[in-house]
Amino acid sequence: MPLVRQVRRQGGLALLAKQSGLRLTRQRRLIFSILESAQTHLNAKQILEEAQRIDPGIDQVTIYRNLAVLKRLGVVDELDLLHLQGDQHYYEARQVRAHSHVACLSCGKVFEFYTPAMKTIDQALEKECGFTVSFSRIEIGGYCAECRKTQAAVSPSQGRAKPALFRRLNRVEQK
Amino acid sequence: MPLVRQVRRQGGLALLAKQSGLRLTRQRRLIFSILESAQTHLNAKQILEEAQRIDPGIDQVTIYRNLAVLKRLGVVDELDLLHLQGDQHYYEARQVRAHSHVACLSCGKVFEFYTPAMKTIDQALEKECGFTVSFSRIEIGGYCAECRKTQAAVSPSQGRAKPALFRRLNRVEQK
DNA sequence: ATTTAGATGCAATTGAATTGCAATAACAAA
DNA sequence: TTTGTTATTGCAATTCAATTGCATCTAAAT
Repeated sequence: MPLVRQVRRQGGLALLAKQSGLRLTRQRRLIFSILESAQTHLNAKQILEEAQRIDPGIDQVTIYRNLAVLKRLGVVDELDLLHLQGDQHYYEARQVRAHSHVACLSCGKVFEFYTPAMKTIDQALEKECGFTVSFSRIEIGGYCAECRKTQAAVSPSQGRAKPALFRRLNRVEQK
Repeated sequence: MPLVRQVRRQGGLALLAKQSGLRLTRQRRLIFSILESAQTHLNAKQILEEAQRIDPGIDQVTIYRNLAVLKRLGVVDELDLLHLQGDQHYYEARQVRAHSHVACLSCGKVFEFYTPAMKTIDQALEKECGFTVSFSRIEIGGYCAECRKTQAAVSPSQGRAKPALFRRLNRVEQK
Protein backbone atom coordinates (compact mmCIF):
# COMPACT_ATOMS: atom_id res chain seq x y z
CA MET A 1 0.00 0.00 0.00
CA PRO A 2 2.66 2.54 0.78
CA LEU A 3 4.16 1.70 -2.61
CA VAL A 4 0.93 2.47 -4.40
CA ARG A 5 0.76 5.76 -2.61
CA GLN A 6 4.29 6.63 -3.61
CA VAL A 7 3.70 5.80 -7.26
CA ARG A 8 0.63 7.95 -7.30
CA ARG A 9 2.50 10.89 -5.85
CA GLN A 10 5.36 10.55 -8.28
CA GLY A 11 2.73 10.67 -10.99
CA GLY A 12 1.54 13.89 -9.44
CA LEU A 13 4.99 15.35 -9.70
CA ALA A 14 5.26 14.31 -13.33
CA LEU A 15 1.94 15.96 -14.06
CA LEU A 16 3.00 19.13 -12.31
CA ALA A 17 6.24 19.12 -14.24
CA LYS A 18 4.45 18.80 -17.54
CA GLN A 19 2.07 21.60 -16.69
CA SER A 20 4.79 23.95 -15.60
CA GLY A 21 7.44 23.11 -18.16
CA LEU A 22 9.78 21.68 -15.57
CA ARG A 23 11.92 18.70 -16.44
CA LEU A 24 11.82 15.57 -14.38
CA THR A 25 15.48 14.99 -13.78
CA ARG A 26 16.99 12.20 -11.78
CA GLN A 27 18.04 14.70 -9.11
CA ARG A 28 14.64 16.33 -8.87
CA ARG A 29 12.88 13.00 -8.47
CA LEU A 30 15.36 11.99 -5.81
CA ILE A 31 15.01 15.17 -3.78
CA PHE A 32 11.25 14.95 -3.90
CA SER A 33 11.22 11.31 -2.90
CA ILE A 34 13.47 12.02 0.06
CA LEU A 35 11.10 14.71 1.30
CA GLU A 36 8.11 12.56 0.59
CA SER A 37 9.32 9.63 2.64
CA ALA A 38 10.92 11.67 5.40
CA GLN A 39 9.62 11.07 8.89
CA THR A 40 10.83 14.41 10.15
CA HIS A 41 11.51 17.89 8.85
CA LEU A 42 14.84 17.98 7.06
CA ASN A 43 17.14 20.91 6.49
CA ALA A 44 19.06 21.44 3.27
CA LYS A 45 22.20 19.82 4.60
CA GLN A 46 20.36 16.71 5.70
CA ILE A 47 18.65 16.46 2.35
CA LEU A 48 22.01 16.80 0.64
CA GLU A 49 23.60 14.05 2.72
CA GLU A 50 20.69 11.72 2.16
CA ALA A 51 20.72 12.47 -1.56
CA GLN A 52 24.47 11.91 -1.86
CA ARG A 53 24.10 8.53 -0.24
CA ILE A 54 22.08 7.49 -3.28
CA ASP A 55 23.55 9.78 -5.92
CA PRO A 56 27.06 10.80 -4.76
CA GLY A 57 27.57 13.37 -7.49
CA ILE A 58 24.67 15.56 -6.49
CA ASP A 59 25.63 19.07 -5.46
CA GLN A 60 24.19 21.33 -2.81
CA VAL A 61 23.14 23.96 -5.34
CA THR A 62 20.95 21.36 -6.94
CA ILE A 63 19.30 20.83 -3.58
CA TYR A 64 18.71 24.52 -3.08
CA ARG A 65 17.49 25.13 -6.60
CA ASN A 66 15.09 22.24 -6.44
CA LEU A 67 13.79 23.22 -3.06
CA ALA A 68 13.03 26.64 -4.53
CA VAL A 69 11.23 25.08 -7.48
CA LEU A 70 9.28 22.64 -5.34
CA LYS A 71 8.30 25.46 -3.04
CA ARG A 72 7.00 27.47 -5.96
CA LEU A 73 5.06 24.50 -7.20
CA GLY A 74 3.51 24.21 -3.78
CA VAL A 75 4.55 20.61 -3.22
CA VAL A 76 7.09 21.44 -0.54
CA ASP A 77 6.73 23.75 2.43
CA GLU A 78 9.53 25.65 4.09
CA LEU A 79 9.68 25.98 7.86
CA ASP A 80 12.13 27.50 10.23
CA LEU A 81 10.70 25.98 13.40
CA LEU A 82 11.08 29.32 15.16
CA HIS A 83 14.84 29.19 14.69
CA LEU A 84 15.26 27.23 17.88
CA GLN A 85 18.04 25.23 16.22
CA GLY A 86 19.74 28.01 14.29
CA ASP A 87 19.02 29.90 11.14
CA GLN A 88 18.63 27.20 8.58
CA HIS A 89 15.32 26.16 7.11
CA TYR A 90 13.47 22.91 7.21
CA TYR A 91 11.40 21.34 4.50
CA GLU A 92 8.52 18.92 4.27
CA ALA A 93 6.34 17.60 1.48
CA ARG A 94 3.02 19.40 1.62
CA GLN A 95 0.39 17.41 3.44
CA VAL A 96 -3.22 17.04 2.46
CA ARG A 97 -4.23 18.81 5.62
CA ALA A 98 -2.45 21.95 6.73
CA HIS A 99 -1.02 21.75 10.22
CA SER A 100 0.99 23.77 12.67
CA HIS A 101 4.40 23.11 14.12
CA VAL A 102 4.62 23.40 17.85
CA ALA A 103 7.97 23.67 19.59
CA CYS A 104 8.69 23.38 23.29
CA LEU A 105 11.03 26.14 24.41
CA SER A 106 12.26 23.98 27.25
CA CYS A 107 13.07 20.60 25.71
CA GLY A 108 13.15 21.61 22.05
CA LYS A 109 10.69 18.94 20.99
CA VAL A 110 8.68 19.76 17.86
CA PHE A 111 5.34 18.21 17.02
CA GLU A 112 2.60 18.76 14.52
CA PHE A 113 -0.85 19.88 15.49
CA TYR A 114 -4.11 20.39 13.70
CA THR A 115 -7.36 21.91 14.79
CA PRO A 116 -10.29 23.05 12.63
CA ALA A 117 -9.69 26.64 13.77
CA MET A 118 -6.84 26.70 11.27
CA LYS A 119 -9.24 26.39 8.41
CA THR A 120 -11.42 29.01 10.04
CA ILE A 121 -8.58 31.52 9.74
CA ASP A 122 -8.33 30.97 6.00
CA GLN A 123 -12.07 31.32 5.63
CA ALA A 124 -12.09 34.53 7.63
CA LEU A 125 -9.37 35.95 5.39
CA GLU A 126 -11.32 35.06 2.29
CA LYS A 127 -14.54 36.46 3.67
CA GLU A 128 -13.24 39.62 5.33
CA CYS A 129 -10.45 40.54 2.94
CA GLY A 130 -11.16 38.73 -0.28
CA PHE A 131 -7.75 37.12 0.13
CA THR A 132 -7.24 33.64 -1.30
CA VAL A 133 -4.92 31.55 0.83
CA SER A 134 -2.41 29.40 -1.04
CA PHE A 135 -0.54 28.14 1.97
CA SER A 136 -0.05 29.07 5.57
CA ARG A 137 2.55 28.51 8.18
CA ILE A 138 1.67 28.36 11.84
CA GLU A 139 4.55 27.98 14.25
CA ILE A 140 4.00 28.04 17.95
CA GLY A 141 6.40 28.24 20.88
CA GLY A 142 5.58 27.38 24.46
CA TYR A 143 5.92 24.66 27.06
CA CYS A 144 4.83 21.08 26.66
CA ALA A 145 2.94 19.13 29.27
CA GLU A 146 6.00 17.10 30.30
CA CYS A 147 8.19 20.13 30.90
CA ARG A 148 5.48 21.91 32.80
CA LYS A 149 5.13 18.89 35.04
CA THR A 150 8.81 18.42 35.82
CA GLN A 151 9.79 22.06 35.98
CA ALA A 152 7.57 24.04 38.28
CA ALA A 153 9.41 27.24 37.36
CA VAL A 154 7.21 27.79 34.34
CA SER A 155 4.06 29.66 35.26
CA PRO A 156 1.05 29.12 32.98
CA SER A 157 -0.37 32.30 34.55
CA GLN A 158 -2.65 34.51 32.47
CA GLY A 159 -3.04 32.27 29.46
CA ARG A 160 0.22 33.43 27.90
CA ALA A 161 3.32 32.57 29.86
CA LYS A 162 6.48 34.59 29.43
CA PRO A 163 9.25 32.76 27.61
CA ALA A 164 11.61 31.51 30.27
CA LEU A 165 14.75 33.49 29.75
CA PHE A 166 17.03 31.39 31.86
CA ARG A 167 15.70 28.17 30.55
CA ARG A 168 16.56 29.26 27.04
CA LEU A 169 20.03 30.29 28.10
CA ASN A 170 20.57 26.85 29.53
CA ARG A 171 19.59 25.26 26.26
CA VAL A 172 22.22 27.26 24.45
CA GLU A 173 24.89 26.17 26.88
CA GLN A 174 24.07 22.54 26.31
CA LYS A 175 25.28 22.45 22.73
CA MET B 1 -1.43 60.43 24.92
CA PRO B 2 1.06 58.57 22.79
CA LEU B 3 3.73 59.91 25.11
CA VAL B 4 2.04 58.44 28.14
CA ARG B 5 1.85 55.15 26.36
CA GLN B 6 5.51 55.27 25.50
CA VAL B 7 6.53 56.10 29.04
CA ARG B 8 4.47 53.27 30.36
CA ARG B 9 6.10 50.83 27.98
CA GLN B 10 9.59 52.00 28.77
CA GLY B 11 8.67 51.40 32.37
CA GLY B 12 7.69 47.91 31.32
CA LEU B 13 11.09 47.36 29.80
CA ALA B 14 12.78 48.66 32.94
CA LEU B 15 10.71 46.29 35.04
CA LEU B 16 11.53 43.38 32.80
CA ALA B 17 15.18 44.27 32.96
CA LYS B 18 15.17 44.32 36.72
CA GLN B 19 13.39 41.00 36.91
CA SER B 20 15.73 39.30 34.50
CA GLY B 21 19.01 40.89 35.55
CA LEU B 22 19.42 42.69 32.25
CA ARG B 23 20.92 46.14 32.20
CA LEU B 24 19.12 49.05 30.66
CA THR B 25 21.81 50.43 28.43
CA ARG B 26 21.50 53.40 26.13
CA GLN B 27 21.70 51.08 23.13
CA ARG B 28 19.08 48.66 24.41
CA ARG B 29 16.62 51.44 25.12
CA LEU B 30 17.21 52.85 21.67
CA ILE B 31 16.70 49.58 19.85
CA PHE B 32 13.53 48.90 21.76
CA SER B 33 12.17 52.37 21.14
CA ILE B 34 12.83 52.04 17.42
CA LEU B 35 10.87 48.81 17.28
CA GLU B 36 8.17 50.23 19.48
CA SER B 37 7.54 53.23 17.29
CA ALA B 38 8.04 51.46 13.97
CA GLN B 39 5.13 51.52 11.58
CA THR B 40 6.35 48.50 9.68
CA HIS B 41 8.37 45.36 10.27
CA LEU B 42 12.06 46.16 10.25
CA ASN B 43 14.98 43.93 9.46
CA ALA B 44 18.27 44.05 11.34
CA LYS B 45 19.91 46.29 8.78
CA GLN B 46 17.08 48.80 8.89
CA ILE B 47 17.18 48.83 12.66
CA LEU B 48 20.92 49.40 12.55
CA GLU B 49 20.61 52.31 10.13
CA GLU B 50 17.88 53.91 12.16
CA ALA B 51 19.86 53.43 15.37
CA GLN B 52 23.04 54.87 13.87
CA ARG B 53 21.16 57.97 12.85
CA ILE B 54 20.65 58.66 16.55
CA ASP B 55 23.70 56.95 18.02
CA PRO B 56 26.36 56.73 15.28
CA GLY B 57 28.69 54.53 17.28
CA ILE B 58 26.28 51.65 17.64
CA ASP B 59 27.43 48.41 16.04
CA GLN B 60 25.47 45.73 14.25
CA VAL B 61 26.41 43.09 16.79
CA THR B 62 24.70 45.17 19.41
CA ILE B 63 21.58 45.10 17.26
CA TYR B 64 21.71 41.34 16.87
CA ARG B 65 22.51 40.67 20.51
CA ASN B 66 19.71 42.89 21.70
CA LEU B 67 17.22 41.43 19.29
CA ALA B 68 18.09 38.02 20.72
CA VAL B 69 17.61 39.28 24.26
CA LEU B 70 14.35 41.05 23.47
CA LYS B 71 13.09 37.95 21.73
CA ARG B 72 13.87 35.87 24.78
CA LEU B 73 12.11 38.36 26.99
CA GLY B 74 9.11 38.08 24.73
CA VAL B 75 8.87 41.80 23.99
CA VAL B 76 9.94 41.45 20.37
CA ASP B 77 8.76 38.94 17.80
CA GLU B 78 10.78 37.66 14.90
CA LEU B 79 9.19 37.15 11.52
CA ASP B 80 10.49 36.09 8.16
CA LEU B 81 7.40 37.04 6.14
CA LEU B 82 7.67 33.79 4.20
CA HIS B 83 11.04 34.84 2.82
CA LEU B 84 9.43 36.63 -0.05
CA GLN B 85 12.10 39.33 0.19
CA GLY B 86 15.11 37.14 0.91
CA ASP B 87 16.43 35.32 3.91
CA GLN B 88 16.70 38.01 6.49
CA HIS B 89 14.38 38.35 9.44
CA TYR B 90 11.98 41.05 10.44
CA TYR B 91 11.17 42.26 13.91
CA GLU B 92 8.27 43.93 15.63
CA ALA B 93 7.44 44.86 19.21
CA ARG B 94 4.99 42.35 20.55
CA GLN B 95 1.42 43.53 20.32
CA VAL B 96 -1.24 43.12 22.94
CA ARG B 97 -3.21 40.98 20.54
CA ALA B 98 -1.49 38.28 18.51
CA HIS B 99 -2.00 38.59 14.79
CA SER B 100 -0.99 36.96 11.56
CA HIS B 101 1.07 38.31 8.69
CA VAL B 102 -0.46 37.86 5.29
CA ALA B 103 1.62 38.27 2.16
CA CYS B 104 0.40 38.49 -1.41
CA LEU B 105 2.49 36.28 -3.68
CA SER B 106 1.68 38.48 -6.63
CA CYS B 107 2.30 42.05 -5.47
CA GLY B 108 4.34 41.33 -2.34
CA LYS B 109 2.13 43.40 -0.10
CA VAL B 110 2.12 42.34 3.57
CA PHE B 111 -0.66 43.12 5.97
CA GLU B 112 -1.67 42.08 9.45
CA PHE B 113 -4.80 40.14 10.18
CA TYR B 114 -6.59 39.00 13.29
CA THR B 115 -9.49 36.70 13.78
CA PRO B 116 -10.67 35.04 17.02
CA ALA B 117 -9.87 31.64 15.52
CA MET B 118 -6.25 32.39 16.34
CA LYS B 119 -6.97 32.30 20.03
CA THR B 120 -9.00 29.15 19.47
CA ILE B 121 -5.88 27.39 18.22
CA ASP B 122 -4.00 28.20 21.41
CA GLN B 123 -6.90 27.02 23.50
CA ALA B 124 -7.14 23.77 21.55
CA LEU B 125 -3.43 23.16 22.13
CA GLU B 126 -3.81 23.75 25.84
CA LYS B 127 -6.87 21.56 26.09
CA GLU B 128 -5.84 18.71 23.82
CA CYS B 129 -2.10 18.59 24.52
CA GLY B 130 -1.59 20.40 27.79
CA PHE B 131 0.73 22.72 25.90
CA THR B 132 1.03 26.29 27.12
CA VAL B 133 1.49 28.74 24.27
CA SER B 134 4.01 31.52 24.85
CA PHE B 135 3.86 33.00 21.40
CA SER B 136 2.76 32.02 17.95
CA ARG B 137 3.59 33.01 14.45
CA ILE B 138 1.07 32.74 11.67
CA GLU B 139 2.29 33.62 8.21
CA ILE B 140 0.06 33.21 5.22
CA GLY B 141 0.74 33.40 1.51
CA GLY B 142 -1.86 33.82 -1.19
CA TYR B 143 -3.44 36.37 -3.49
CA CYS B 144 -5.02 39.61 -2.40
CA ALA B 145 -8.32 40.92 -3.66
CA GLU B 146 -6.69 43.54 -5.91
CA CYS B 147 -4.40 41.07 -7.65
CA ARG B 148 -7.20 38.59 -8.13
CA LYS B 149 -9.25 41.30 -9.75
CA THR B 150 -6.61 42.55 -12.16
CA GLN B 151 -5.01 39.21 -12.95
CA ALA B 152 -7.51 36.62 -14.03
CA ALA B 153 -4.75 34.01 -14.27
CA VAL B 154 -5.09 33.11 -10.62
CA SER B 155 -7.71 30.45 -10.05
CA PRO B 156 -9.29 30.36 -6.60
CA SER B 157 -10.48 26.82 -7.49
CA GLN B 158 -10.87 24.28 -4.68
CA GLY B 159 -10.38 26.53 -1.70
CA ARG B 160 -6.59 26.37 -1.92
CA ALA B 161 -5.12 27.82 -5.07
CA LYS B 162 -1.74 26.66 -6.30
CA PRO B 163 1.01 29.24 -5.93
CA ALA B 164 1.45 30.82 -9.33
CA LEU B 165 4.81 29.62 -10.52
CA PHE B 166 5.23 32.07 -13.32
CA ARG B 167 4.03 34.99 -11.33
CA ARG B 168 6.72 34.31 -8.76
CA LEU B 169 9.33 34.00 -11.46
CA ASN B 170 8.34 37.36 -12.80
CA ARG B 171 8.77 38.92 -9.40
CA VAL B 172 12.31 37.62 -9.21
CA GLU B 173 13.14 39.07 -12.59
CA GLN B 174 11.94 42.50 -11.54
CA LYS B 175 14.71 43.12 -9.04
C1' DA C 1 33.53 55.54 45.43
C1' DT C 2 34.23 50.61 44.59
C1' DT C 3 33.18 46.40 42.61
C1' DT C 4 31.78 43.15 39.15
C1' DA C 5 29.34 40.98 35.90
C1' DG C 6 26.68 42.26 31.96
C1' DA C 7 27.16 44.87 27.67
C1' DT C 8 29.56 47.06 23.87
C1' DG C 9 32.58 47.71 19.73
C1' DC C 10 35.85 46.09 16.58
C1' DA C 11 37.71 42.64 13.66
C1' DA C 12 37.59 38.28 12.05
C1' DT C 13 34.80 34.37 11.01
C1' DT C 14 31.00 31.24 10.15
C1' DG C 15 27.86 29.10 7.27
C1' DA C 16 23.52 29.04 4.75
C1' DA C 17 22.31 30.28 0.39
C1' DT C 18 23.32 32.34 -4.27
C1' DT C 19 25.56 33.47 -8.71
C1' DG C 20 28.27 32.88 -13.14
C1' DC C 21 29.27 29.83 -16.48
C1' DA C 22 30.41 25.86 -19.26
C1' DA C 23 28.83 21.21 -19.77
C1' DT C 24 24.97 18.05 -19.65
C1' DA C 25 20.59 16.00 -20.43
C1' DA C 26 15.31 16.17 -20.76
C1' DC C 27 11.99 16.19 -24.02
C1' DA C 28 9.52 17.92 -28.03
C1' DA C 29 9.63 17.83 -32.87
C1' DA C 30 11.30 16.10 -37.09
C1' DT D 1 15.81 7.50 -33.76
C1' DT D 2 18.05 11.63 -34.44
C1' DT D 3 18.24 16.49 -33.73
C1' DG D 4 17.61 20.95 -31.67
C1' DT D 5 16.30 23.68 -27.96
C1' DT D 6 16.69 25.00 -23.46
C1' DA D 7 16.04 23.68 -18.71
C1' DT D 8 19.17 21.77 -15.45
C1' DT D 9 23.39 20.43 -13.35
C1' DG D 10 28.03 20.76 -11.12
C1' DC D 11 31.92 23.34 -9.87
C1' DA D 12 34.03 27.35 -8.05
C1' DA D 13 33.66 31.62 -6.32
C1' DT D 14 30.90 34.76 -3.85
C1' DT D 15 27.37 37.01 -1.07
C1' DC D 16 25.66 38.41 3.10
C1' DA D 17 23.06 37.67 7.38
C1' DA D 18 24.50 36.45 11.67
C1' DT D 19 28.01 34.99 15.17
C1' DT D 20 32.34 34.68 17.91
C1' DG D 21 36.61 36.15 20.50
C1' DC D 22 38.32 39.46 23.19
C1' DA D 23 39.64 43.78 25.30
C1' DT D 24 37.22 47.66 27.03
C1' DC D 25 33.45 49.94 29.03
C1' DT D 26 29.59 50.80 32.05
C1' DA D 27 25.08 49.85 34.64
C1' DA D 28 23.87 49.19 38.94
C1' DA D 29 24.31 46.95 43.44
C1' DT D 30 26.91 47.74 47.79
